Amino acid sequence: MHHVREGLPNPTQNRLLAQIPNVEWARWLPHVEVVDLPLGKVLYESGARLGYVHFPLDAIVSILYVLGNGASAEIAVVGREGLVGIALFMGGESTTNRAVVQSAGRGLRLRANIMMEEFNRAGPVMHLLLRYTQALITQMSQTAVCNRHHSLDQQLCRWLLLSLDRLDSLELHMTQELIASMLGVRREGVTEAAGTLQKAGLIRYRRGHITVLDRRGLEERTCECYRVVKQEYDRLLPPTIAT
Amino acid sequence: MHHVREGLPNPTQNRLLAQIPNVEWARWLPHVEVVDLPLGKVLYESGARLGYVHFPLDAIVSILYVLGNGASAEIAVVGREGLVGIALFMGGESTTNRAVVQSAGRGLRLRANIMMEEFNRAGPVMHLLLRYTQALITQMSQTAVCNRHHSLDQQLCRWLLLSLDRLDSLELHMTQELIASMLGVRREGVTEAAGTLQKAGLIRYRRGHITVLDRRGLEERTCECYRVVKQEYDRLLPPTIAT
DNA sequence: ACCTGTCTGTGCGCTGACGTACCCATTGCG
DNA sequence: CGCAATGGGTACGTCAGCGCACAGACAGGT
Repeated sequence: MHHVREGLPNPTQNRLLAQIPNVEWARWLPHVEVVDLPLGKVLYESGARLGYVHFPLDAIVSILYVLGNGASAEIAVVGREGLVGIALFMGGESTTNRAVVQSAGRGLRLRANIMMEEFNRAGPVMHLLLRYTQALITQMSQTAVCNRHHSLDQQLCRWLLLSLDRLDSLELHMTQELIASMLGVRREGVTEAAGTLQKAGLIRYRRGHITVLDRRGLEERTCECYRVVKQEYDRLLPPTIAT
Repeated sequence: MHHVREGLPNPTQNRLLAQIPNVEWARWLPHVEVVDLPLGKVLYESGARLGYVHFPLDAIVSILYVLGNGASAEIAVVGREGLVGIALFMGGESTTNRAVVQSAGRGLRLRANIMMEEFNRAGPVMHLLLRYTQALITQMSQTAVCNRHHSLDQQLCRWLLLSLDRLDSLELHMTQELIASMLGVRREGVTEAAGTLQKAGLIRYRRGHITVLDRRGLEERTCECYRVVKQEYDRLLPPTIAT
């Protein structure tokens, strides 16, 4: 039950790993494991010491905060552009949030101590990770603002786009219930918003499957938050491949 | 007009600086300036390259995000427990947000290149700064959640407490207008919420001056967000003095 | 002492999202 | 094949916060 798969870990599927110099990568390779990340799997729990960092390949992970009364809200999304578990090298060893797989797929994982060792070399890898953290911070701030000022419709668009960017297909499987808990809103609210989008011909909905029909349309309908965050990711972590 | 004051910079007023080893501090000293931070002063602008980092002594600085339509929201507060300008060493050199002085006072500032030099030594100072960043991240996430789920009343309490923690007095001078723009709500909303608190005997209000009468009462009325963040700050940056 | 500009209090009507309750459709399993 | 279980649609009333508009109230300068 380790969800560990055989096969050659392919770092280029993850935008961060793709930028790690070969020397470093060679050092990691013996310690890297490919793992299955099924829907709902918790990568770390609030307050728990982190054992691994995960680099999603085609999975998407939600960073959620769960309140005392059970209500929750997503504060960031991590997919193939990033890594789950920054608290490790930031020095806290734990966070007040929780990481849950939101779209099943695979990822690479690395033991905490190996990651720390690498980080503490204070070389290019460290700077890459810090730049990524900076991008993540931008995403979190933007989420805060978006929660305050934008309508559910716009936030749903933004959320769909965030997911889309981290997948290869135009189809997500996602129940409205799940989306609602990510966005921290009622399920009925999502039903309504999704209904609107469907009527507008932007998406098609079928019991747990959303197909995006008009990506451009979603981009027009969403708030500036999506664009701002995306630009910042591109600025901080240029999608070009380094060696 | 440099707002530079003479006098010996006293690092122990700032919780971060207080933890910096003497050797490092000696290295900085020639470059440290004491500056006045008047209400409304912008320490950095969205997208601008950072020239300095600031360590507030008794001033409070708001990290704000301003939307295209002019609406804004505070995503974090920095006072004597921290530093303004983390984007510098995180590698971005700029951020999508803005730092504005929310409560006048003084601070120490350090040129960007000196800060970078120190950070790149990858010693205890770097780790301290990263731990601080981690605490700041917690604050930002919590803000996101709070914006989603909690009432204006609760948020106002939280905001007052955050300010209180960063001051020595029980009196803030702050117009409701200003508070509203920080919280990203209407001014009238603040009037109402503040009125409630005043009727409950928790604060007293007088044209730009708020006096907190019952701190305990505020703590009882606010949401868990305040406590969570405070605990995380204490965990990551223990208030004890290092040498 | 005035007067002007800055703060604060109040009163609308409006709307987006909430809580609750209930029903229908689909799907997968036995 | 049929029956749960799960996912999605609809329909209330309620309420917090918005936008707008205006009135009083308190400075602080000249």
